[in-house]
Amino acid sequence: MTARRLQILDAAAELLGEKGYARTSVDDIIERAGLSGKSHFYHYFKSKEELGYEVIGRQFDLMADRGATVLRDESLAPLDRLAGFIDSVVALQAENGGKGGSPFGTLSAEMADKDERFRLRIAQVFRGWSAQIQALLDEAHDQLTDDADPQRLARFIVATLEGATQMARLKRDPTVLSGIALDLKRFISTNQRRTETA
Amino acid sequence: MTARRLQILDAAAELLGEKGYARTSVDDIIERAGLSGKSHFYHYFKSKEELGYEVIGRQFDLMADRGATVLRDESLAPLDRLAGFIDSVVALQAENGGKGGSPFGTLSAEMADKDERFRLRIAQVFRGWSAQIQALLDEAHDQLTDDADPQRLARFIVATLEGATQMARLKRDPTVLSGIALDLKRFISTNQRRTETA
DNA sequence: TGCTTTTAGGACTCAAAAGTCCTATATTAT
DNA sequence: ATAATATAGGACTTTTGAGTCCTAAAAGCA
Repeated sequence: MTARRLQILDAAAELLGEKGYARTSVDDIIERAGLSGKSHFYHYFKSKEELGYEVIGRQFDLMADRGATVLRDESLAPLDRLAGFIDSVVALQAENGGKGGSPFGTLSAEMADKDERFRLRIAQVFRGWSAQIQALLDEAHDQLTDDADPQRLARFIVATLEGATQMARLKRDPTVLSGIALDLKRFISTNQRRTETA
Repeated sequence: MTARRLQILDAAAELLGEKGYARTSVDDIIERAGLSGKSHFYHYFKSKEELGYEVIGRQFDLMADRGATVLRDESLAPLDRLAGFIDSVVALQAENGGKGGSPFGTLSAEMADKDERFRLRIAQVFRGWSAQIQALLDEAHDQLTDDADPQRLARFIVATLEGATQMARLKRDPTVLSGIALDLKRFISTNQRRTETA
């Protein structure tokens, strides 16, 4: 029923990740999705903009799922989960070989200014990640130093990962990302109090 | 002689910062720059692409200057200069009220995939910043712990600032940036050895 | 003053890309 | 079987935006 719709959504997600929103034409999407005739596309989506909006939403769910899997793995201690999450971001980037990366980084920067609706949606994604990380840090509260503010720290982690992803794309060098991830984990550990460990 | 040219360049820098490259038309630039007639524009620039390339170059010089002023202020200790630099990035963002921000964040994400030439230019800008910070960290080498790798650290700082700037834009909330800047400075201080201070 | 070059402007061409119309083939239900 | 509906496709219209052509007014120079 909606198989074709999903096909279009997938094709669009790929293309938007590769080339960005503005430089991806509806015809490109149609070709990649393997359908011909533009009205066919417009049968499923009201407009290109509507499609973009949906792609972002889906990407959000995808990334959130991916994050949640690691961040809520009850078998690990909170801070180990966080380290695992950071590693998974590095791995994801490496998978895509830098090119494309998370279809998120590019999109967010490009579309946020285009439309208030887009901006809010993207901000919501960021908020979702920060919130998950923050919850985790709250959970690990007694293992953290007193001056470690979970909300601020969570934002810091998200911002650093985002910036690092973008930098890695730009340099076409995945080792950049892993280097930054290393320092990020080091930073987190400096917010741990020594006492509890021993 | 080139007054008009500069006028166009300035107008373009503004617009590209606000709306990005793809969504800024040559006509927009012409209007903002206060000239009429497209050929007039093409008298000064070979193409829109050429203009974009120049704007990036100029923005680089601008940011580099701004950075260099703080980062090479001999009257301050290296690590204090670094803190000052971070503060100046926060201040710059606050000035522009989030909107627009450095015309750099948006541009880099959008244009990097457009053209290899753009990508390299932008990567060069990032490299420039990292290099300046790295030089500073090298200078402060004896005040740093042994496991602090200047190059890696410099990249970390640049990536975090870039990610933070983007996040602040997205949330339209400058306090996000200052919070992250605070943690960033805290992080840097954890790479300082205690001994020298006393 | 007359000649050349720079600066300026309007009207146009051309290409790309968003979106519509109208027709055809499956699919399903009665 | 047939009417109704979902799926598919091609050809068209319209808009937008990059880039060109051709003319006019200043500004320097002889």
